[in-house]
Amino acid sequence: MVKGKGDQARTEILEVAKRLFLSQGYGNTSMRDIAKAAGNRAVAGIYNHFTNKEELFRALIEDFSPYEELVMTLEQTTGDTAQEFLTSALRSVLPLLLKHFDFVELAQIDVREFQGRNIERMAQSLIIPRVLMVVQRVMTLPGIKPVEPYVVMRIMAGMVLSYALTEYAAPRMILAQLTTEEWIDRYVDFVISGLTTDPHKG
Amino acid sequence: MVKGKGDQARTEILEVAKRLFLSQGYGNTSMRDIAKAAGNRAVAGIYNHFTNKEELFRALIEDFSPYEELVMTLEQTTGDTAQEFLTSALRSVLPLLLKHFDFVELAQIDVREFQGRNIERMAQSLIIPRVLMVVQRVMTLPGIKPVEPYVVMRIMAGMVLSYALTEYAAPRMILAQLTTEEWIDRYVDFVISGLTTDPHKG
DNA sequence: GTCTATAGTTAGATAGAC
DNA sequence: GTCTATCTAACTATAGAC
Repeated sequence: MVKGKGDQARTEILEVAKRLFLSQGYGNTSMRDIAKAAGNRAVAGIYNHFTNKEELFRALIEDFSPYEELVMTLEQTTGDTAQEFLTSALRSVLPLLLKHFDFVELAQIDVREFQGRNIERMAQSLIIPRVLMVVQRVMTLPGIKPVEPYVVMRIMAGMVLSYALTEYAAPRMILAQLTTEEWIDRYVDFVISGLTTDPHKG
Repeated sequence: MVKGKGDQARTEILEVAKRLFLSQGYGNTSMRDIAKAAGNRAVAGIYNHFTNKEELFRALIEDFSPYEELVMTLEQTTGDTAQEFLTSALRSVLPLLLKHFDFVELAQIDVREFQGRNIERMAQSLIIPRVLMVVQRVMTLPGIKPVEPYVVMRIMAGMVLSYALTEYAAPRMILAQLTTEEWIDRYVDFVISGLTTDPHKG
């Protein structure tokens, strides 16, 4: 997807569509709504850029996916021990996911409206293979537990996802008594050593 | 919500609506679809039981919520140490959430279509207060780390949620090379002691 | 590539007989 | 409380002038 110069309209339509889909839901947002909110355009104009509503959503998923930034950040993470690596990885990835939480929400829509087809394709071909390579590297570091690589991958993916979901989706349920940095510290500590202390020590 | 005897139709409508909402999406499921799939009923019949489509969904959330079973299970969990308590809690709660994953999906729809209004109300009044009581109890057990109670709550809630989401939503992305019991063992171990080993030991 | 106008369909919801 | 029939409004998508 190389960005040309003539697609200013396309970009505006996508931005508006994303905003409306996320705030009102996919089904509650009509092509009229989008056209109207995107500079009072004619509905027909949208169809010059996207063949139909579903294709518009597909383009949204592809254009706004932060997967390259996320995967590259992971790949560039270093550390001499598992502790160092995991700390460094979480400190860079967790804020990234918050920054791109829009995309997490788009992914949820994809799951509910299109059975996750678009997300699954992207994950299978572009994300999982590269993440697995990183995990393989982590498994060679001193300090990592002797568990299966895909266990590390699932748990880490789940941690990151649940951090983002609970940060955004439940802001008023649990009072946010800590700053973002403090929360990340707690998550880092948890991933490294769990919720309990060694009983033989104290 | 005491179940009377005359609401057989109501129950059938709810079951069908749930199935269609989850498989096709809320917006893609019409009242006609529901009426047809529920024994070829007339559309008007649905409106004898629910004032409109949104109320039908609200009833779905309330009737199918497994919150009582979940919270009671948590409340009845015991353990002399934090390790024992967390192990026991996860071993009972994780399978429960898989069993009621339908409801997790309904909650996702609520978030996307109704800004999570119905779920939030239920969580605030019926779930969080009782869960916090349980967490307070856990904080008195030997072996628990000296962290804030709401940190424990958020992390545990996130773990359980991400376990369910990755179990159901990503079944073909990560090959399921372990049995359910083996996966739960990995999660228990992770929650108790994290992903790394103490470097001072070896 | 953008507009006006509209085709063609389907949606949520209701009226009124039984 | 269930049916048939229907209203009204909204939807996606397109035709055709400019």
